[in-house]
Amino acid sequence: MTSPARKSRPGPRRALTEEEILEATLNLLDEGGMKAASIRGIAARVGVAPNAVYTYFPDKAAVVQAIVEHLLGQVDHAVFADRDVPWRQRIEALALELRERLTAHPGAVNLTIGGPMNGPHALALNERLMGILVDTGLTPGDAAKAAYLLIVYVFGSIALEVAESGETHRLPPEAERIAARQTGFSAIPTETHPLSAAAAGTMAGYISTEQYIWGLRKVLDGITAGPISEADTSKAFAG
Amino acid sequence: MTSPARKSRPGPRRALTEEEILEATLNLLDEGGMKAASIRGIAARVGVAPNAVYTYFPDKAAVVQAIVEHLLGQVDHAVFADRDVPWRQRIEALALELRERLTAHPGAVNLTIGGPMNGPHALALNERLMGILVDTGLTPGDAAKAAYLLIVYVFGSIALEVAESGETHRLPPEAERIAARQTGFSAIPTETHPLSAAAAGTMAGYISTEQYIWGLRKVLDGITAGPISEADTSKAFAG
DNA sequence: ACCTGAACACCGTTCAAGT
DNA sequence: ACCTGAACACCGTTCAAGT
Repeated sequence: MTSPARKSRPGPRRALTEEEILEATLNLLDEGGMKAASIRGIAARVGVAPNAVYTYFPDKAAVVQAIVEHLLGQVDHAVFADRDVPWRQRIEALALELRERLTAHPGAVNLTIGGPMNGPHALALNERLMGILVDTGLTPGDAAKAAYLLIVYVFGSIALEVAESGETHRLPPEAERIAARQTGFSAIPTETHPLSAAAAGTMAGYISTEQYIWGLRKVLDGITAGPISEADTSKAFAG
Repeated sequence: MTSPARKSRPGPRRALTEEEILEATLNLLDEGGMKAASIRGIAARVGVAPNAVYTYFPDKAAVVQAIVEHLLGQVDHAVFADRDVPWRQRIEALALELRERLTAHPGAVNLTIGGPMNGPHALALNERLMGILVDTGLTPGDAAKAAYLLIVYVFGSIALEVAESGETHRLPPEAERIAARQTGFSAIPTETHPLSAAAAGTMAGYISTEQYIWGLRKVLDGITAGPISEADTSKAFAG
């Protein structure tokens, strides 16, 4: 899929590929979470001795890092590459695509925001996002600031969304998850937390696609509300 | 500190308190990261057998959950409780206080966004934040949406900031961390990533307090840019 | 009720040895 | 160069036993 061609290597035939190991790890992650994605478990899944994995990756941290890159490499750039599409739509498409790819593997989400995102695919995404923003007339510097704000929003949203489901390794349908939150929030006592209790219904919907896009648009509104180099501190709500 | 009085319990004198265990865990976390904060390590630190910890917490997940709550309980509500202070300032104070408390324990940040934030202290913070927003005239429902957007921004920023430093358990001074990023980003090839390369300087500053507040203000701008229930999709940059 | 010693079923990683 | 068997130093957790 991502590998164009297997590089030929010296020595005896390789039993495995880095790809195969990553795919096995992802499967284990989806089935049993971080606990199941052990070096020993991975080795068993691909049919080698535990220490054979160290032929492909120096340590477990490297496997984790590679998983993150693998996942970021799966995002389909085509859905937001078209420069004729309005820029807000392009960014929304990017945000939705990223959310879809990452929530498909809940166990991997924490790994993504848990380490530095400086791999080639992460960089490519940053470049793409900046490209969309530069297309609107922003300088690279301003585009970088706006891009980071968007990245914080996207990854923060996804992380909180996945975290909310606890140790579930496959996310239930959105409606189910919202219903579960609704039930949980109904227990908030009105006496001590009147506002949270009053807004329990809204809070249950935090994890919905609708609110995800709503928040993204608010962030975009903020970005376009004034010059990037400044942020308004005087305004107040009309009400 | 947080415990007003030790509840008296039956049975032989307790050797420990939940508080003592959490403090020990936090110390281990600061010294050696998640790896060092093992049940066995904690037990050794407080001077009991490993399994004695299970008298206080049912399992390790409960210790982790308690750590998160412990940390959220440390935020000083006084710095943003004053209703005479302009609401934007109050939210900035809240955001800065939260960042200070969490970045003080980098190893715990991942735990915070890694699980559901539904403890009493988390709820209290949500209630406070909603209170500030309701003070501006928002309905509880709209305040909830705005509050979540802010929470996503704050925790997302902190998570990405801490993650960027990798396995460091005590964050170096901000200037040092930015300098390290600067060095790393200077390696971005202009040919393949022209925009990222051009904005390397800006990108290095992502983790600065200045950009943290800048982003927060942009989010606040977005919240005030129009009615909460909608988000502008028509606007485009002037340039 | 709280703590201990001992054990169980795991980890990640290393090392010497085989091909 | 790649893989294996065996071992090392760890984990979280449970259980029977002591006070």
